[in-house]
Amino acid sequence: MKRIADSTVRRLSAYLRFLEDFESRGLSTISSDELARRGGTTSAQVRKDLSFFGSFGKRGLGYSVPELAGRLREILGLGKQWKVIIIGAGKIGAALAAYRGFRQRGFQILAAYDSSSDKVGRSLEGIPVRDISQLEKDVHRDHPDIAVLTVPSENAQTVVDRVVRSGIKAVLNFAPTQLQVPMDVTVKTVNMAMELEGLSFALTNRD
Amino acid sequence: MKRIADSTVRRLSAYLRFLEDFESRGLSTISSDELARRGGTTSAQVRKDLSFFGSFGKRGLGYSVPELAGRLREILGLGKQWKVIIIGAGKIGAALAAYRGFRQRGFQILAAYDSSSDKVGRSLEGIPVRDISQLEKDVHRDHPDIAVLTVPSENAQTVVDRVVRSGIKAVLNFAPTQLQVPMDVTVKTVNMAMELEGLSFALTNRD
DNA sequence: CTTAATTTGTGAATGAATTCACAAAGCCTC
DNA sequence: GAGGCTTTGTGAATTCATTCACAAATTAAG
Repeated sequence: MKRIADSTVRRLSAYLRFLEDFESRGLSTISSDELARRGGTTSAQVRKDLSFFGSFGKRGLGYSVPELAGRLREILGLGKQWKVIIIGAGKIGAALAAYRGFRQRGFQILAAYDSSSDKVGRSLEGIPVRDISQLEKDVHRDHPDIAVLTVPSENAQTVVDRVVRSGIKAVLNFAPTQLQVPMDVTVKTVNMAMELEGLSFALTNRD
Repeated sequence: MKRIADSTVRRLSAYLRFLEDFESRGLSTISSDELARRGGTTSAQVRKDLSFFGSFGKRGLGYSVPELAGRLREILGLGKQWKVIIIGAGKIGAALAAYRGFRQRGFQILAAYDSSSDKVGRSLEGIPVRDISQLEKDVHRDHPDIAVLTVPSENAQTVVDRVVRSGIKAVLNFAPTQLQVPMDVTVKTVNMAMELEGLSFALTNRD
């Protein structure tokens, strides 16, 4: 299959959200133009994005909301339950453990890991906090698909190395640092510092 | 000035982080090639990114670490102290209030806002939690530059409308929703659901 | 001072993503 | 079932971003 751009996948994700909204309001069809308006893009962009995966619409009518939603879930791999572990049980780790968006989309949080003895053994929103030393053993047993990293920057590379060695192929990184991983591992980084600096730049360089 | 791409600004932000690391280790010069290696890009990309703003290097030698760091801070607008308010004092709001990265980069958190009476009046890591009804009055008095939104999706558009009407021109949005704002307002959205779906897609569509 | 070795800065070339534009297909009304 | 109205799907055109490639500048060594 032709390589799909990251930006395309992000938009598909956004379209799915709008479709679910439409679905809950009982609407049965939607045009690329309406979808575009909601997503801040153009109708040609919507159609092009979808065309990479097939043709799901009816000319003159638009797309069936439930059908397109289903197709998008399939494309994005949301049919399956993905198993997630959180590494780092600090404030951000705790906020993520409580985040309902995970479960809603079929991401099941198995456990959180930390090295601090006053966190290990307790629970975070019903999720057990285990000692980081158990990581490899647990991964071997439970085969989580995704590791979420909420550890300090200075430990992030060391931790991701362990995660990769244990066989996990997808990482969501919250440390404001660039991680080096093998090609077959996918890392997405959420970098708040970078976003803030983007705002600072925008505020500074306005016309 | 020529419009600068978002991706360029993000890279500048990354370069600054590496430079600060180099600076703390006492190194005085760096080449575009070293900077590129650390940032997972190419030396031509580094030089092109910088060339939009001037020429800061010395041929045959490279860049002075402190000088380039200073220039980048200036370009990114990090000389100034930006005033920030957080709207939504839930788990994510609390985690952000505690996040040291804000202060380190000169982002000063003035206050948090919430509508729930059991949060209002208390404090979050030393930051006062005020009633959302005071928002407009406070903005009028304190002139915050940036609003960070950590409210539920269903309220996000209503809240951002109030924020925009009160005169704030920069918003960091944590709600997994697309916000509509006037052209002179900059919004950056951090969407964890979208990142997770990107990972799900990558895991599903591997070769 | 001359030659070899670096490394920047930048036009030109290439590659990637978005937008245009229009034929083809379906619905609706009379 | 003909004509008008919509809306998709997609090559072609365009715009935007990255990479190439090399002259110009600087250092270092003899």
